[in-house]
Amino acid sequence: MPDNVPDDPLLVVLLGPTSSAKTSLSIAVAEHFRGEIVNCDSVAMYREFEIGTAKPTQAQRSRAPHHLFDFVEPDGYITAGEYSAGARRVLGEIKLRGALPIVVGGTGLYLRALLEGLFSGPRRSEYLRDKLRERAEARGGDYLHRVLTRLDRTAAEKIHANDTPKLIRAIEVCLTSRKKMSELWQTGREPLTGFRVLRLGLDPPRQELYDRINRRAAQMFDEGLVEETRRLRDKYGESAAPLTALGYRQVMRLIHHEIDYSTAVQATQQAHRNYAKRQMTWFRREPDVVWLKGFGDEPGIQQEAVAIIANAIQAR
RNA sequence: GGCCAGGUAGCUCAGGUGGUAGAGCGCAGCCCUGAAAAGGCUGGCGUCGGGGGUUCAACUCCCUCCCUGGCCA
Repeated sequence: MPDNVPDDPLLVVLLGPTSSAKTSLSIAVAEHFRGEIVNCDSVAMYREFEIGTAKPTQAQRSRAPHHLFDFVEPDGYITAGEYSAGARRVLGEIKLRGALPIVVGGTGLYLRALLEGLFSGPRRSEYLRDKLRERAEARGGDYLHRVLTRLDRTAAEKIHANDTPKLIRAIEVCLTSRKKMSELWQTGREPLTGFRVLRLGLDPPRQELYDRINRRAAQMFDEGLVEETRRLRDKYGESAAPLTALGYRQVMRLIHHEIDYSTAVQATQQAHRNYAKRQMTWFRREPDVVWLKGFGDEPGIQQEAVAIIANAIQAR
């Protein structure tokens, strides 16, 4: 954890599961404190993916400066490391302007990369990844895990044999850096400095959250999620990264005639609910979160948030 | 009304020469160091449709009733 100097300006982090109305709260807070919003939802960073990402509307964006939305090409990709570097740069600029930075989002890994940093490992290698995936396909089962055990037993013990993406990353790190990943972990992280961090978390009642998720996911279909997906698929190809994201992935199955329309809607609702649950698990172990037991668009919750932030600003 | 199929976990379904049951999904908890809206791990859950009979023992065999679907009248 960064030791924040009392004189450092405040950084507000708004976290919570999908559909907890983080956007609404972020704008209320930004208007109240002359804040600037910094996105921390991975898929909202991609251009042209609109309906399925629930980005802030133009009307909402006109009420406060918004950063790190729509800056990745639809057929490109962003990683946690790149996000962390980009967000730190933006935070520095906001600091110079004397505004209140408000990081808003639900992508736990990106948030951790921003606040606590990552270990200094190598970038990803598409070539190596393709090759590893290919071999894993051919040699089956625990091939990747066996490879990692040979390269780095300590890391292999921490990663389950079925967890393919993490195994691939670990092997990639070992091979391209010529060091063990578990040794690189020892080198530590580089946490964000120069801010006093205040984490506010939204934690609405589970069932109400699920109800909202169900409604919002269905609404995305009403608003043309299928058409948007089809257009992006035609324009950028099936391998565009966000086509595997919530909603888009299910619509792709619909487009491929693997499932029908109502199944696609239900599967999307389900995927969002599962995601919300995983987010809560992640955020529960985030340090020093002040939890707000409701949705971010409730006046009472917004007042509570404003009071907590005002208090934190005073407390320097 | 007759014939057939079926009634087993919240849902979809598997199973058993008689020894009180499983899988996927859901749900819950958890993990996470550059694809993370990804990926993975763990765990509850059952009067096996009701009643009766046979048996040391019935979810399994027999009788009966109820319910659902299909076909025939």
